[in-house]
Parts: sequence; structure tokens; C-alpha cells
Amino acid sequence: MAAQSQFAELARQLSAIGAVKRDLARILPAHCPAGSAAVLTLLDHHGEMRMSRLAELLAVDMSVTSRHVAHVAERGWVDRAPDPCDKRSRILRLNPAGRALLEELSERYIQTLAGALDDWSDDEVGQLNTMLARLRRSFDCLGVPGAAPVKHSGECRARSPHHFEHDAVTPATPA
Amino acid sequence: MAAQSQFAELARQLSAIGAVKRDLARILPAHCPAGSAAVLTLLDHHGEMRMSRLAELLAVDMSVTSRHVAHVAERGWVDRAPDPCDKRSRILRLNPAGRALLEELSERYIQTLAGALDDWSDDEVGQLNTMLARLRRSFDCLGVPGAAPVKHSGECRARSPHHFEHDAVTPATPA
DNA sequence: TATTGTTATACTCTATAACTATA
DNA sequence: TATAGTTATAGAGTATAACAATA
Repeated sequence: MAAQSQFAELARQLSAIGAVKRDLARILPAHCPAGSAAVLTLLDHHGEMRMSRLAELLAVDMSVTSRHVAHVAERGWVDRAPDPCDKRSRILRLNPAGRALLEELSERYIQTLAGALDDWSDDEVGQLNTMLARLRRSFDCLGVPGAAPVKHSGECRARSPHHFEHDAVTPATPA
Repeated sequence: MAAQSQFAELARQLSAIGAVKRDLARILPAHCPAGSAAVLTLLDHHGEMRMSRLAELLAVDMSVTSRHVAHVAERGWVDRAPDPCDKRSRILRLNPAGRALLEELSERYIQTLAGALDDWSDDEVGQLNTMLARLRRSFDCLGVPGAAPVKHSGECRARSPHHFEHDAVTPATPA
């Protein structure tokens, strides 16, 4: 168990790390806020999923997820198909336009991080990634009082080809 | 230099770390939002300072800092004294009520972190702290495009005892 | 003329609650 | 009755711009 002063310092560091997140958010295109970028990233990384699963991964309320998804669907980056297992639900999937945008975003993220962290070794960045992942796990596995509940909903495994349709109201690749 | 995939992973980790910050924010008392807690923490950690210096440490615009400081001053946690070096400026200082509140906040932070990270060694938490600090330094020392400029303003060294007055409109320790 | 700080305004993100549709 | 998702509303955080006072 770590000393109290280490935890106090960690609280300060976590508070201050917001500045880095804001710096990263500033490199996003004007029409793609950070919430949208997070949705695209998770759909790419974990594959198609339902709203509830996405809300779990984002670790925000489903109402928040709903708004983010509505935004990326309206922009034509994500498709929503009916879920054959549950008619209340829809399956979310990154489409080609979304994948193209995400490619652009990834490039910007990588460029920026590579520029700022040019004196970090591969191993050092890897260690930071590992510890950040562990920090998150420590928080949502053990019950932090007041923390958003994690449900780990059992997934529908009827992975038949869904009927995906574009529901964008704007062109797939807006200026 | 680290591999691109490490930077992509870091971008994902930084995006996801917001959940931990939100969990921590939830343990704060209702009358003390995270912005206020950050101000109190910095004034305690770095001692009295001016608005511009605080804005620099918070890494946000001075207009944002102004609102945070107005809040903590109205609550009676921070005093604002005229700056003898510059009549446009005021010196901010944590007062006893603010120090008492911060004591309470620190205890909650430490309790929560100690509970969630009970299987972390002192050294591991220290390593995470070190890397987070380095990450921040890498971002605001090297010029990240679009990032908030860091001015490193020369400080006024006339450290004579300032004329501090409480400017709270509410009792120093509100319910 | 430049700088310090405040205020007004707008935008993003989040949570709670009320609601619809389906299980 | 319970669950998946949407929408309305409110609150916190931040940035830009216009402004006042002082350097």
C-alpha cells in the first residue's frame, strides 16, 4: 500500500492532466468534438455494439451516449441497424466515412503525441499506457462509492449479418 | 522514439481516464465543484499568487480562473489582497476556512484512492505520478500547436505582508 | 499602447428525470 | 414490471470577445 502523500500527489496529477486532454482536443476538426472522436475510436477498437455496451465503455450515462451517437449518426459516420435479438435496441457500426475520419484523427493524435513526446522511449510510453489502464481497472472493478455502475451486460451472440442503413441527414463526407 | 501504436494507445488511455476523474469529482461536497478544489489545492501547494500565475498553473484561460476564484472567494475560502506592485492585480491566499475545507477534501481523495488502489505499491504510485508529471511537462514545454501559451511571468518579489481581507458574502464555513 | 482582470456569451460534456417502446 | 433508448433540462467547465482600470 502506497503512502498517503503519494495518493495526494496522484489526485493533483489527475486534476492537472486535464490540460493535456484539452491540448489534444484542440487538434480535432471543428465538426468533430471529443465526444464524437471517442465514439468512433471505441467502435473501431471493439467492433459493432449496442448503445448500452458503448455507454459502459465510455463510462458515461446512456443519455450522454445517446446524444453522442445521434451526432455521429447524423454526420454519417456511424450506422444504426435494428438488433434482431431485441427490438428496443440498435446495433452501432462504424461505416467507411467514419473509418476515413478516424484515420485522419488518428494521424493527428499520433503526430501531436510524437512531437511532444519525442524524447520518450517506446518502453516508457508503454509503461504509462499500462499504468493508466491499470488505474482505470482499479477504479471500475473495485466499487468506488458514487462511481458509475458497471453492468457487464451479457451480449447477444446472434451475429447474423445485420441490416445496416445509413441514417445520415448530411453528406457522408461533409466539408 | 516510441512506435505509432503506442501513441494511438496513449490517446485512447487519456480519453478514458476522464472516467476516473469523474469518479473522484463525485466524492466532493456539493458546494465545492472540482474547479474550486483545484484552486484551493494549488494555492495550498504553491502559496499565495496572482490571478495570472494561477491561470498558468491551472492551464486554463484567465477568464475561467476569474470565475473559479470569484466562487471560492464568495464562499470565504480564499482572500484577495491588493498587490503593492501592481494596482491592477490582487494577491490570492488560502485562508483558515479554505485550509480546513482542503483538509477535508484531501482526506476524501486519499481515502478513495487508497481504497481503489489498495494493491498498488508505494513505488508504483510514485512511478505513475512521475510519468504523469513528465507527460504534462512534455506538453507545455515543447510547443504543442494550439495549446494554451505558457508565459512564465516574472514574479513581483516585494513580499511584504499584504493587507488581506475577507471578502466573503457567505459565512466562512457554510453548511 | 500593452497588460491585468472581469463579465457576457456560447459551446461541450455530463447527470437526473420523464417518457416511449419492447421484453 | 423491468429494461433499452430518447429527450428535456440543468449544472459545470472552458474559450472568445468586449470591456475597465492600470502600467
